[in-house]
Amino acid sequence: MRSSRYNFREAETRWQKVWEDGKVFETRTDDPRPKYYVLEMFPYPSGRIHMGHVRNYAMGDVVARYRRAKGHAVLHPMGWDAFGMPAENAAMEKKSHPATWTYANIATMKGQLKSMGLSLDWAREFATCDPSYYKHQQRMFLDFLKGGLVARKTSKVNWDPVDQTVLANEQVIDGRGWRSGALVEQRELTQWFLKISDYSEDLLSALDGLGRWPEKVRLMQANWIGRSDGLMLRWQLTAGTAPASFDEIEIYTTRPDTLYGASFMAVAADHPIARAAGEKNPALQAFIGECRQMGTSQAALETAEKKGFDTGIRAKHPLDPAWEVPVYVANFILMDYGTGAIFGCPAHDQRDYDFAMAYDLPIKPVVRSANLTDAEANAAFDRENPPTVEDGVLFNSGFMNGMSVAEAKEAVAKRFEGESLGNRPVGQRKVNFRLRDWGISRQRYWGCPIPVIHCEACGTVPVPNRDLPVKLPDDVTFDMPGNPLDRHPTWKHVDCPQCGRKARRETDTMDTFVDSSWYFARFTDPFNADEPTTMSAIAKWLPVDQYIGGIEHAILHLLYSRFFTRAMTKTGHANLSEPFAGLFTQGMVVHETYRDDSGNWVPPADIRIEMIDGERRATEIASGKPLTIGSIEKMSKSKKNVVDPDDIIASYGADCARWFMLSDSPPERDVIWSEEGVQGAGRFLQKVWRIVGEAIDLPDAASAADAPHAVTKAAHKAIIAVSEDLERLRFNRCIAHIHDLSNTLSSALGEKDAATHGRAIREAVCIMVQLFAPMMPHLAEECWGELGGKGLIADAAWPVANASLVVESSLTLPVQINGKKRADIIVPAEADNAAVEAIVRADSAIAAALAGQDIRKIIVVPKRIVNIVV
RNA sequence: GCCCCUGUGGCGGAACUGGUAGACGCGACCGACUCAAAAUCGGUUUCCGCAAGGAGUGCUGGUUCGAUUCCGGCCAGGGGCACCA
Repeated sequence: MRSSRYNFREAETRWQKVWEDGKVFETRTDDPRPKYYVLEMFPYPSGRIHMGHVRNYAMGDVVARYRRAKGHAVLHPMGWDAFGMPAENAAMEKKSHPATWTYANIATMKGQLKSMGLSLDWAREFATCDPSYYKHQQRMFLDFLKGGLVARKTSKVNWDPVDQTVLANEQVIDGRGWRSGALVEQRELTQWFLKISDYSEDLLSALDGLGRWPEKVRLMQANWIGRSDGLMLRWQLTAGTAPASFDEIEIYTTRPDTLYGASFMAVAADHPIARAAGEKNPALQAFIGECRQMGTSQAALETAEKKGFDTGIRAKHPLDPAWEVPVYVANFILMDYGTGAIFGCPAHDQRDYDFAMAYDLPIKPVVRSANLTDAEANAAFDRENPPTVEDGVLFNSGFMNGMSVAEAKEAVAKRFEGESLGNRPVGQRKVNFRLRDWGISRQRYWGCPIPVIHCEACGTVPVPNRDLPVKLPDDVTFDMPGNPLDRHPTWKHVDCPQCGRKARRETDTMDTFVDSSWYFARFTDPFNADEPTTMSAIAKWLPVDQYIGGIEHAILHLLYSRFFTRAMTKTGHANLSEPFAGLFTQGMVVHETYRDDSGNWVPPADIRIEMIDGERRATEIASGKPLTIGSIEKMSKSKKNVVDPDDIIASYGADCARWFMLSDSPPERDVIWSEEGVQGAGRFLQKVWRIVGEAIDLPDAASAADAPHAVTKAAHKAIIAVSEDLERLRFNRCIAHIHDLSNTLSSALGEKDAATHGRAIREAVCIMVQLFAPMMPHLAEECWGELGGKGLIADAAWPVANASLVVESSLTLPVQINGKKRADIIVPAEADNAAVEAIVRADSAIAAALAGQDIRKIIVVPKRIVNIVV
């Protein structure tokens, strides 16, 4: 007996069991159909899934189910990005072992994902903290080491002097450690690096080939890699001003054309000359110390007030040895970029300007706007308010006077290339990249151990393959700060694999970005216990056809994965360079915030919204107290504006949650989760259920008329529209089209002659069910069965539109007069421009609107619009 | 600070490559059904105006027969900035 209301609770678990028992979504590698690899960024097992996951996985599932219906062999796997700091924080706070905590979270979250009814191949599941996964990662690290892709060098970390531990940037708050509150220091450590910078040019130029990536992501990556064409330039130092053994400073500049505007030189606090000068100058030493107390993040460096210290060293201008500029140590110069030294031209660079104003240095303009004379430009120059000149003409610049910026750059480069100092030219052109090598060392427990042994005699020795994986020890404590691996009583003490003497394991673990840089490749054959990848599986499934995840990964994760794929190819673990052919970055899930009168945040589950005098008012259910409705923000625990997917699925069902997630906002933008919205989605579910119920009761009568019934036309138009929008992941538009079709169908069912067109209506209803099946798969299976569909709708082919059913014989064209719409005309579909113009001239309504004005021109845009210019 | 993105009714948004601004949904209001409520169904809903008509896509200037769409300047909000994932 059919219930008048759809019982999602019963139906959803029933269909999930049918899919699971039938192994419907397990992928066979020998499937001969064309492949399609859909992947959503795998989650960090933080405890419970959040609405952002629901959105991400709902989108991926729609793509996967649509491609399956279109006849592809679909690979749609899921796993866990399971190493990372939160597990260690939990270990410290809750006294549970990171592994216990992580695997418990995975179990919970897997259950939650299963309740969403996703078409995932769970047989391929793995967690990156499984030794059976990180074993292969260690193997590849060693192959990279052998292949020259790994370097060991020093870099700076945030050091908490109280907790005696390295802090992540997010653990540094206003320059202080988040737990201890101590002022953070920069400290140099010798660390492992992957040589991503060897691939700078390739990673940059290959962006052009990523046609199915968002333009903005490609732009962000291009800026990140940051190619610049500049000049290395050696400046002689004035004898007696510099520490012994320093007679020059080499700087890097992209604006050698502004050399005549130089007023100072600045070097990084870590520049060798700064260190040397600091040794004899306590005040400078103190300033260098101050620079080191800044945190290591770029944002911290650049937002800090620009400060410098005059070292007393003087450099001779390369174009005029009589001209000397002071050398400063400055807190905004990075040792990692270029040579760690610059010359400052305050008139044409904002940072240099700020610096010059702070230290009262000369500001001389050398590029002027092309429509001024030299004299005018000099007269108009105002030190307090210098003009910004994007591209102009050189002046006050000796031999470069009158040249364009580009000409001057060329001329000055040529000149210095030709001049020698010692055995080297004074200047050399140099392409520089902002991209730095990828430091992967982390002084933490919960990560993949770096499989290297340090031996006093042999140096750094790779762990032999037969000894992999280097497993994390289980017996560790988190009761004190620092790296538990380092203070473990036995773990790090091993014999050197080469000479057999006592040696020490590397106690650093890998950055978790390493784990996520190849998981997509492992998914192609996670069953291979001996090798990280199986080449035939890589060849079959990669690249990922559609990758979906958050925009916050636009740079690091995606760039590292692109590099890692190249590195794997170089070391024989893959055979391609670009892992993701199509990328889609989805927006966040946001929600209103609520606070009580003492300013405490109140979760949405505890409140009630009412309309009072046309205004939305919130009250706390338990206390009845009124609340302030705050701004809409990213769901976060701190503001308590989170809704739990479990609650939503329990009260509305997975289909309803999925449908609402996809319905309103375009997928790349933020979506506002609202109770009203999800209720609306629930009403639509029930409406569909009623439509199907009415349709199956209709007699199976074919339409008498020759012309196809209006519902058939509407259904076939919907097939075209929905398919097109699914291809482009415009789910919100798909849903609008399905709403349209459902409106047409419910009106058709309400009409008196519905019974005489029973077959046409049934067929159209069937099409509607197929169209929403990727989004609401459980409801679709239920309706499909009732409508007499064969087998599972999950296995059914996508409906094919009959193009002849959707052609129109005439069209309505709007007619504008001077760009304002004044009338509509109906023209035959095949009418040419001349015919349309004739109809316009003959139309009485248009003649009236013209009111006797002369027609100067008629613009006819075929099938679009007519504009009359008067 | 630097890089990137976004801005359209009461709200989420639609508008294919410059061609009818507001599809579709939410909310609200009116009506039908009901003893009543829920559910459902029908209608109205950008603003000003009784209407004719006019204005209108963050602000401002420009290009065009025509601009939400292209260009310049500004304002606001968001993402990233290399040890959060």
